[in-house]
Amino acid sequence: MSEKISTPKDMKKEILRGIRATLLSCGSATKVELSEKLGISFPTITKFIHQMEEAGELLTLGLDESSGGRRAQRYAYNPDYQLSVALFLERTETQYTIYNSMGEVKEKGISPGFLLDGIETLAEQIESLIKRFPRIGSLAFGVPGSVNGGRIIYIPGYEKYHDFDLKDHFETRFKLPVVVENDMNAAVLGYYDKMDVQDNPSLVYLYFGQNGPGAGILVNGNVVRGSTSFSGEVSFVPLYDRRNFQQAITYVEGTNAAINEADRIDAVSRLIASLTAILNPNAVIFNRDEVNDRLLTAISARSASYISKEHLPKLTASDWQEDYLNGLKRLGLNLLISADH
Amino acid sequence: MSEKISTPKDMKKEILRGIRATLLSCGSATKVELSEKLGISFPTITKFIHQMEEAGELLTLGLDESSGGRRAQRYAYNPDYQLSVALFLERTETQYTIYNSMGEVKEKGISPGFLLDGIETLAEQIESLIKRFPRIGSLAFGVPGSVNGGRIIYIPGYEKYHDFDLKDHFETRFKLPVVVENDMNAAVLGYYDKMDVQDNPSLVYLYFGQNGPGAGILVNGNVVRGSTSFSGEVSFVPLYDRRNFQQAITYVEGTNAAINEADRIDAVSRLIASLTAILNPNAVIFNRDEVNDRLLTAISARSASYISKEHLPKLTASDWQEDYLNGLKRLGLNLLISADH
DNA sequence: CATACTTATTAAAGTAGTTTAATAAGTATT
DNA sequence: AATACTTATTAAACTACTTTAATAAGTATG
Repeated sequence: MSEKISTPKDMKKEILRGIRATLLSCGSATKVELSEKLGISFPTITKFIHQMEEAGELLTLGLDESSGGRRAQRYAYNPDYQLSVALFLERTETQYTIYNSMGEVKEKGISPGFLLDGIETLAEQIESLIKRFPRIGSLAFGVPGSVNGGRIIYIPGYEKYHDFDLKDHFETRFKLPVVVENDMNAAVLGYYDKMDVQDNPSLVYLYFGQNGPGAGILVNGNVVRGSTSFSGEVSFVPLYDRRNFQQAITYVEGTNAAINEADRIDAVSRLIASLTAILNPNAVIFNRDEVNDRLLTAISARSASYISKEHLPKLTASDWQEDYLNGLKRLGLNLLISADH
Repeated sequence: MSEKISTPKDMKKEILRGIRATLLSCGSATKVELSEKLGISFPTITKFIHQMEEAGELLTLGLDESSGGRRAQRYAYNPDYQLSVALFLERTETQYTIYNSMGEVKEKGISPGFLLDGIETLAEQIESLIKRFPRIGSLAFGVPGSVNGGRIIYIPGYEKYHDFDLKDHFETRFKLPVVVENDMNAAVLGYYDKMDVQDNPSLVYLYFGQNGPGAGILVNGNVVRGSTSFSGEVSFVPLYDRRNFQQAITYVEGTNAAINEADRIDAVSRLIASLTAILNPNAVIFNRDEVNDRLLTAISARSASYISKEHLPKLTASDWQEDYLNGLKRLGLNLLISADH
C-alpha cells in the first residue's frame, strides 16, 4: 500500500530501457515499430533515438523495403556499446565471462576464488578487468548458497561470509550496478530466458549433484526464496514411510542395480507429483548430465500413477552450466539496459 | 520484454489510486503527508484533493495541531462514496455482502444460486441490488472452482460452466469492473490483507472440508494458479509408501481414535515439511473450525522431526469464512480505488 | 507586542511528454 | 509524366506534472 508512484522524471529511464529491450529482443526496428510496441509517441522515440545514435549506442542498418510509401530507417542496438561480467564464485577459483549486450562472449578466464583467498584478491582482479574493458557496465555474481537482495545469507562451509552484502560491497567499490544470485536460481532464470516466452510460467530446475539435490523454483516468472531462504531444499520432502527424497535417491551399496534405478525413478516421480499438487509448474528441468530420454520417459510414466497426466509438468533435460551462465548473463544485461544514461 | 510503458495519461489514474489507498490505509492525512508518501509534488496533490473534495469523495477532519507553524488541513476518505458487492457462488444459493470502502457491511443477503438456477436469475438479482444501492462500483465473485483471468476453468459438478467468462459477462452487462476468484485463493488473500503487512510473504491456507483437502497458495504476495489451475490440490501429495495426503487424513473406520489422530498429525506434519522444503512459506493457516491449539502444537513438534525448526512456517488458525469474505472485499476494493474518475 | 522562525498554501515558470497538422519521400495508376 | 495515395519525418501547439519563488497563517521569544 501507498508506495511511491512513477513520476515523469522516471520516464527517461523507462523509455531508454524499453527501446534497448525491444531492439535487443527483436534484433532491429524502425521508429514507428518502436513507437507502437512501447506505446510511446513517435516524436519522443525520435528524440531518444537521435541521442542514442550520437552516443554510438545504435547502429543504422539502412532503409527498409518500401511498403507503399517513404522507406523507413532501420535501427539496431550496438551490442558492444556496453559489456558485462558474469562471475561464478566457487571454492577454489572464480570463473569469469565477459560478454556483450547480445550475450556474445568476449573473454573467459579464471581468477583466484574469494571464498578461500579473501575478497580483496578478487576485487583487484575485477579492477584489472574493468581497466582492460572500460565498457564493462555491470557485474553479475553467481553464488553456491542462499542470497537475498545481494546479501549472502548462507554458504555451507564459509560461515565468515554469512550475512555479507556482496552487492553493496562491489557497488560502492566500482560504482557499477551489481547483481548477486544463487546458482540454482540463476540456472532456472537462464532456462526461462532461453525458452519461447510463455507469459510468466512456473518452472522447477532439479539438480542432483554430490552435496545432495536442490531445486531452483520460479513461480509466475519470479524466483522463490522463501522466508528463511530454504526454498528448493527438496532433499527433505518426506516421500516414503521412512525416507525423504535425499535418502530415497541415494544409491544403496550391494543392491540390485535395476531395482535401485526403479526405486530412484519412483522417488523422482513422487517429487514431481508433490511439486504438481502444490505448484503445478509448467515444466521441470533436469541436468542433461544426470538424466537421459529413457529415464525421463520412465519418470513421466511413473508420475502419472500419482497424478492425472494432464496436470503434470513437461519434463526436459538441459545444460546446467549453460543455463547458469545464461541466467547470470540475463541478470547482468538487465542492469545494463536499465542504466539511465 | 518490450511491453507498454506507463504514459503521462495513465498518471491521473495512478495518482488517484495512490491518494485513495493512502487515505484508506492511514485513516487520514494532510496534503504534505500525501505528497511525501506518494512521491508526488504538493501542487499536484492539491489539485487532485480539490477535485475529490468537490465530488464528495473526501471528508475534511479540520485542522491539525500546530507543529510550530501554520496548521494543516486533515483529510479522510469518505467511505460511503463507493460501495462494492461480494458474491459467494454456491451450489443452491448465492450469498451477497454489500460493503463500503472501509469494509463496513451495509447489507447481507441471499440470492438464488446461479450454478443451479442459471445466470439470468442471478443477473436480475444483482440488477436490483444496483438499483437500490446506486453507489455500487464493483463486483467481486467467489467461486468454488478454478478461475483464471475472470474465466471459470473448472467447477466440479457444473460442467456447463467450464470455460465460462464470468468477468466478461457481468462487465458488459453492468458496465462495472468485476473480479472473480477461487474460494481458497480469496481466503489466503483475505488473511494476507488482515495481518501486519510483511513485504510480500509466502502463505499457504490449508483447508480440509468434506470434498477433500485443498490449499490456497501465495508466493511473494501473488496467488499461485499453476499451468492447469491444479496448484493447491495437496490431496495428491504422496507422503507414505502407499498413501497420499488425502488417504492419510481419512478417518479409518473401526480403528483406535488416539492412534488415528496421531497418524493424521503425522500426515499434516509431512505436508508442512513438503511445503517447507519446496516453498519455505512464512506461515500456514488452518481453518479454526478444523484445528485447535493442542493440534497445532503437536503438528509443529512433529514437523520439526522432518525439517529443522528454524525453517518451518508459523502455524496459525483463522476464521475461514471471515478470511474468504475479507479476500473478496479486498479484491472488490482494489477495483474501486483503481477507478479513473 | 514586535520580531524571528515554522509550516501550509498559492502562483508562476520550467520540463517532458502527447497530439495534431504540415512536409518530405516514396509507390502505383492513368 | 502527372496525379493520387502511402508512409516517414518534422514542427508547432498542447497537457500535466515538477520546481522554485512568493505569500499566508500560525507559534515562540525577548
